[in-house]
Amino acid sequence: MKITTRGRYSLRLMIDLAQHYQEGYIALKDISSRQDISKKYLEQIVPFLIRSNLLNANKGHMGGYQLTKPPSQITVREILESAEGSLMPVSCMENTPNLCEKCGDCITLPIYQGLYEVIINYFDGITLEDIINRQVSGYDYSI
Amino acid sequence: MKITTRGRYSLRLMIDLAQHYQEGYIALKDISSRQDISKKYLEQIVPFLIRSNLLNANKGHMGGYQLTKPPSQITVREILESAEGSLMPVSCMENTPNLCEKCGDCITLPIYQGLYEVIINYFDGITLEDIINRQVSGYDYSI
DNA sequence: TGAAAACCTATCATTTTAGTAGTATAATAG
DNA sequence: CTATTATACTACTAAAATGATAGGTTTTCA
Repeated sequence: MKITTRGRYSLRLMIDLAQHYQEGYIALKDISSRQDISKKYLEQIVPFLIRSNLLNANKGHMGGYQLTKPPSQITVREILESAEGSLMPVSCMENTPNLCEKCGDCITLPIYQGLYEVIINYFDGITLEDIINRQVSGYDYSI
Repeated sequence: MKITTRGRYSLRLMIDLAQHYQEGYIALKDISSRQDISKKYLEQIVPFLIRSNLLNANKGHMGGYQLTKPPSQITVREILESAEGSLMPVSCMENTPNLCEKCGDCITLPIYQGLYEVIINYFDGITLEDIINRQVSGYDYSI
């Protein structure tokens, strides 16, 4: 039940880009130094966020990355789902329909489905804008 | 963000014991065949549950395992926390106080703390009795 | 045309996960 | 008192995931 480094780094990368939204394309080099994350590792993370249409990329001189939408329209759910593949707590839930032949009788599956709902509901409620604003307001999530 | 096999098997083992509560000590052999989980693997899981005081063990002939408390007093949180070590979504939260020197300024930590609250709150609300009763009632968790 | 940036692919060490196997120890029935 | 049944303990292993590093290619723009 741990969020992987890929998920955590993706979130920090996206927050960094949100903090520099409106400044045009931001180079990975800058994010890397600000966030103290290996640029090479960030390079591997970025394609996931691009595939999910959360980032635009620009090659060449003065290139870099930019959010595709304003920070108020990007949720933590989108970011983590894109980086982690899915937020489902058990892998049998990842196939629709569920391929496990026992899934109809499974006594534990509904527990995991309920957990998934709770997690998704929580992450859906937090946008990049919320995160940046909280720095000032000190508002606490989930209370 | 996946629950490990150890956690999932622990839950099934505990549910099985709850279903046979009041029948005295239940041998791992029986749980193994009912749940179709390797007995040898269950043997390795059981010590975690014993350490957390969720199970009593009895050696020798007619021995086996038994819940230490009635199913209504054992929550999914206790079981999974015992099997998984902790349910905290990032490992820096596992030390009290947090040893990360940046934790005071960390912009993402409150998000993970909120997630933890949400998860704990959900699992605290489900007992083994609830799970068994749901088989009959069809009640859905978390709605 | 050259510098700066993203893009792509391969490799690797470490850790975790999931499981097998064998032996030791304890308790009870007969 | 001994055979049986069960837990307890320890070691080992294969496979996968994780977290990274490294090097070369392509694109863009000044």
